[in-house]
Amino acid sequence: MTTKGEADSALLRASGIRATSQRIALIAKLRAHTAPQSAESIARSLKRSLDQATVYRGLQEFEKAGLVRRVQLKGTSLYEAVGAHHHHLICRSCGTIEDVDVCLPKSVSQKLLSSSKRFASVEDDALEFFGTCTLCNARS
Amino acid sequence: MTTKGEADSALLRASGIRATSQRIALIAKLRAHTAPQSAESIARSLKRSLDQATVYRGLQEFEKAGLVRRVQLKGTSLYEAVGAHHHHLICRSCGTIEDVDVCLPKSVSQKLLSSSKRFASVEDDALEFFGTCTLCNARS
DNA sequence: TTTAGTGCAAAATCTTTGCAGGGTA
DNA sequence: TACCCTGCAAAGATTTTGCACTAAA
Repeated sequence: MTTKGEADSALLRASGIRATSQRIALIAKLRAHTAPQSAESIARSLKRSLDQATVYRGLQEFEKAGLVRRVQLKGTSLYEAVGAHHHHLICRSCGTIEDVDVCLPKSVSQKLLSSSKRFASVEDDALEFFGTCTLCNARS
Repeated sequence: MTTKGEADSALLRASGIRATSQRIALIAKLRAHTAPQSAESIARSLKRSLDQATVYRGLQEFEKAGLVRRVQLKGTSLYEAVGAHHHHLICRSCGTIEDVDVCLPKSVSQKLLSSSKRFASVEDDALEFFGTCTLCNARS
């Protein structure tokens, strides 16, 4: 996995973040899964190499640098590597999260800005859908 | 404010919740503001009459009953009385939240369901927009 | 060498829970 | 009266911070 590690390390440096072994492990972990992960599960799975505080500090750095996006669901923060802009579909019963790539029509945010008196610009949007997954649907 | 208190109390009873003075104060507080409020600020402003645990328990009850909606932003949960379905526009700089009433086109959630293999139904959606308010824009 | 990142431990938040007493239906 | 709700206090969970030390640039 040397090549992969080097790619991650280059990514970090390109964002002005020092490529320490801890941060490389962290960004690798984030990029290895498409689903958002909790700080706690990341810290747990990397416990050998990373302190909990290091995980939180790293996630904050990454978020500021735009490498990682923070999603708030189920009472905690979940983090995911930033790739293509996408949204989430969450099962209300079991919490499963699926990435979805539907996009908001541009007309929506344009309409939004013209109807707001107090905002100068709209830069981003977060959209989550809540529903029931097929497994939970079958169980009930 | 007797009439108002009675309206709130009727609302609670209609939802199968006992109309105690604490819960009436709580729902009144929620309905008095359109912007989402934190449990902490509610507890603080009602400190004379409500314990913190009571606030949290009440908010959970209300949420279960569909009277209140929980929004997760800025690391904590915010609560707002359920009125017309709407979304939020949040200033990245100062955190101001404005309600917006743009709606997702139906086509979006339809497209969503047909593209997902693992979900049986989609019942709700939460949409937040992030941008910069005019005040913060002027300051920078 | 200089500056930023790390681990450890403690603290600060935010939220939930157990229990005994009090109010509502 | 029976049951639910409340306050108080303590526990849990999540996230942040201080500080001395280590490693990257």
